[in-house]
Amino acid sequence: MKEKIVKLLEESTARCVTEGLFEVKNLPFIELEATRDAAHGDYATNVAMVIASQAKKNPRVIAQAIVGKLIDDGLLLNKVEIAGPGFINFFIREDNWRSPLKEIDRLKDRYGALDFGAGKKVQVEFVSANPTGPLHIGHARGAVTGDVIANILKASGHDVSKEYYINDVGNQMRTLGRSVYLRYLEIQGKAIEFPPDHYQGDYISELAREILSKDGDRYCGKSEDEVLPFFTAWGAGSILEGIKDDLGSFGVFFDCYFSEGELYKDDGVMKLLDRLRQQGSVYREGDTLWFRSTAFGDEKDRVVIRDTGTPTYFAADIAYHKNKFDRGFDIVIDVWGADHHGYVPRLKASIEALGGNKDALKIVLVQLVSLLRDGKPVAMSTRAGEYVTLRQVIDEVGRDAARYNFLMRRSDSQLDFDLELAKRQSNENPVYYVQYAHARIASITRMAAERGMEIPGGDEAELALLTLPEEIQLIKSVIRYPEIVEGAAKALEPHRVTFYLNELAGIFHSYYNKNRVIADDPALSRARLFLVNSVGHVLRNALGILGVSAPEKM
RNA sequence: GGGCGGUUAGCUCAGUAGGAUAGAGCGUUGGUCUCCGGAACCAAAGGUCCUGGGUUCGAGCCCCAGAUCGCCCGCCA
Repeated sequence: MKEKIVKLLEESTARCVTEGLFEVKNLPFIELEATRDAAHGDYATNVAMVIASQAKKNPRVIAQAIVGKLIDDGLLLNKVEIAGPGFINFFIREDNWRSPLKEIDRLKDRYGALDFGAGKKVQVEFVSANPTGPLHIGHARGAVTGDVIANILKASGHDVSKEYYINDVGNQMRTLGRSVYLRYLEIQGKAIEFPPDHYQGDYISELAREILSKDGDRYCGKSEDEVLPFFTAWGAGSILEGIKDDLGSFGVFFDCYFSEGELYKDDGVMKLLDRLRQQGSVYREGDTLWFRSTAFGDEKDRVVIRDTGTPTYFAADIAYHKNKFDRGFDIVIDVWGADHHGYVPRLKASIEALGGNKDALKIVLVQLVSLLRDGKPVAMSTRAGEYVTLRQVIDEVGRDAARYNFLMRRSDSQLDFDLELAKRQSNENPVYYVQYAHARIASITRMAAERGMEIPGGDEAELALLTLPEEIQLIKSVIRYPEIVEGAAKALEPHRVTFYLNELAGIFHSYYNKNRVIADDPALSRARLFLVNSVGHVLRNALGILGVSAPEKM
């Protein structure tokens, strides 16, 4: 609908220019927005005012010219008005709203699937928590955000791969292995001193017990250097399996788990740094190697090889992102905790230094979550091993409510997650509001079937019978869905889908309360069944993108 | 000290490329139940869009200065 009017406007303005009614250097992007106030029609454009400043003419005169050259051979419009300082308001002929409904019925679960991303390979990397402990609630928001961004991009035609980066190299891994090893000794009654900077959680002791019951005391009496690699590898592997299980319960699945260790094979990282050094982007100072990120807009240069000879995390990350682009991704999206924002310039700098396009890397920052219970903060301390795990959240509030709650804010705004509120099945909890709308529609369909009424196909339903203002409003809302998907995909903003769902469910509930779908008039009932069934499709498709179930009954 | 993000109704937050009279949910108050599912609906009250300048036909949105809150500023990851 929107595109059709934009097209009319483009043709009309072009005609005005050719006929010399006004002059513009280059035609502006035509902005057409759905009006808030019905008195202003269905859509409005400010294009006349935008042109006016260029053409140095009165905007209303410009508007007059554009309207005069409009050719609406498709009988789309009922009325066109010029209003206020120079808005052009479009009133759509009512029957034009109804036919797009048939599209929903025809496409069903594919309605809202777009193709503007066709041919583009996209990678979304998210979670990527170190395998040193179970996922906690902070990871949960990133997990949902990344997952839903991937779904949205898929829905808009992109070829999407979801990836989890495993930091299995470095100090933290060694600390993990040592933590397990010390607990292993401790269980056997050996005197140990457990350092405060080691992992304190109970799961460490559990891992140690598993090893003991599996392998007995065979690791005792050997040097740390000898046994630590085993404890590290076994611990990390075991924890990663747990992470995968938890993510699975949360409805999050990855296409690829990428190990940091991969990057070091065949001296990969060193070779890459040599290459950068040859082109002058990396330089040596004493025993330290620096990346010249200031040459690409960063505040200061960054160390890539310490004076101890070991590479930094950043060194591996340069190689990792090069690897991503080498794998043929056109767009690479990283979902990060907002506390990493300072890291963005240096990473983009590294892409530029390697001759890549820094805009092909998009960073989505996810703000931290404060966990509440009945409005009171829940104490969380990673060091003490005291935190609410993702597993506990799923078990307590359920997957649907948890996911939906994380999607109710834009990802870069802080979020309070209240455990009691999230599991409360009341009107304070919007998940159920939307799911209830879907269950209601399913219920209507069941009732209709009991009375021997089938949902009509698009050609059978007499859509012209849908004349009530609230019916037109419902239709307008439901056919807007593809625009929502498109906007969410371009902005990488999952919350737009959530807000849309709340609005659509609201309009439906209101309609339902005021009017009977299964009425006395069979033809009208069929038309309304068709409408309501379309709403059901859209609710289901949108909930599907969020990874939230659409129940038939509640 | 520097940087990033925020500040919109009592609370939690939207506000789509700078558009017309700034929205939603919750909460509050008052209504709707002979009827397809009341986890619903209807209505009302509620605003210095942090402050002060600027840009223009027009600013919650853009620019400058300030206030305030959070985060970051490691050869940790």
